[in-house]
Amino acid sequence: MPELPEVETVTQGMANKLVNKRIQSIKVRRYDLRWPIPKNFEQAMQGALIKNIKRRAKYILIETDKEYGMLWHLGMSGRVKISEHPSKPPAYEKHDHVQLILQDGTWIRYFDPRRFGTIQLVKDHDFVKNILLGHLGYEPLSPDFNAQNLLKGIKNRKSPIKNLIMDQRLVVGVGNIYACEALYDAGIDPNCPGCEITKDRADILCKSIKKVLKNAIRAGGSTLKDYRKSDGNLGYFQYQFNVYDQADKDCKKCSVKILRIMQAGRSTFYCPKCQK
DNA sequence: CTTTGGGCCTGGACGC
DNA sequence: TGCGTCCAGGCCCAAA
Repeated sequence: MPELPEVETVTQGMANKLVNKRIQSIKVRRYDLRWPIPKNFEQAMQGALIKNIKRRAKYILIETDKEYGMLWHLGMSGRVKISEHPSKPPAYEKHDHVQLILQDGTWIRYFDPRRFGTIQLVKDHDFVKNILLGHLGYEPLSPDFNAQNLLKGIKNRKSPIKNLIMDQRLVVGVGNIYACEALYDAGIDPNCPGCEITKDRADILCKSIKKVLKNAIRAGGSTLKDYRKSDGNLGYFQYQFNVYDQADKDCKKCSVKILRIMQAGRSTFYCPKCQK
C-alpha cells in the first residue's frame, strides 16, 4: 500500500537503523521483480558503507561509499522488514526476496508478494539523470508545489482532476488513496476536468494534498513504533480514511452515501454532495 | 501531443 | 472444501 507517506515512513525507519553501518552479507533469493535485480547486485553491495538514505517520489535512494548505491521501489505490495535490535534473522518467509545483514547484526529484508517493486543499482549520475531530473514532477510537500504551478499543469487538460494529481509528471507521491482523500478534503468533484479548476480551488487542493499527506506521515510515525515492536514491519499503519474504501457508508460531513466510481481503471471514492 | 486500456504478479474476499 | 470471479495502494507501454 505504499504511497508517499508510507514510503517516507519506511525511509525514515531505514535511515535510523542503517546509516553509517556497513553491509556484511547480502542474499538475493529472487531476482525477477518488476525490473530484475542486476546479476552483480550482491557483489556490488558487499561490504558497502551506507552513507545516506533519502526519498524521492516513491523511490528510496540508498547512498553508499561504493561505485553504486541502491534504489528501492515498493510497488503495490512491497514491505521492508527490519530488526528491532541487532539479532539473528528468523527463518525466511515466502516472498522475502532480498536480505541484508549489517556488521552490527541488524538485518533488513525486502518482502513483496506481487513483485511489482524493484531494487536497482544506481550511480550518483543516475540518481540525478533518471530520478531527480527525470520525468518526475514536484514533491508535494515542497514550496514549489503551489497553486500557481498546479494550475499551470492542469489548465489545458481535459482529464479528470483526480487522474491529473496522480500523474507523476505533475506531482509525485499521490496515489489512489490520498488522491481521493485530498479531493474530499478540498470539496472538489474528482470528475472535474483539470481545465475547469479555478485558481482559488487549485490553491485549496494544493493545501489539502499537503495536509492529507502530512497527517498520514504523522500517523505513520506514531503507530510505527508500536507496530515495529510486534513484527518488525515498517510503514504499514492504520489511517482513518474519510472516503477511500468507504463506499455506501455515510459521509462524515453530510451523511450522504459515499460513491465508488471507476476513473482510468482505478476506483474513486467521493461524496457527491460535498464534492462539486 | 493527450488519453485510454491492458499488463505485470499474487492473494484475499466473495458468491455459488 | 473447492472453484471461479473480481479486486487491490504503482507504473510502464502500446494504441487510438
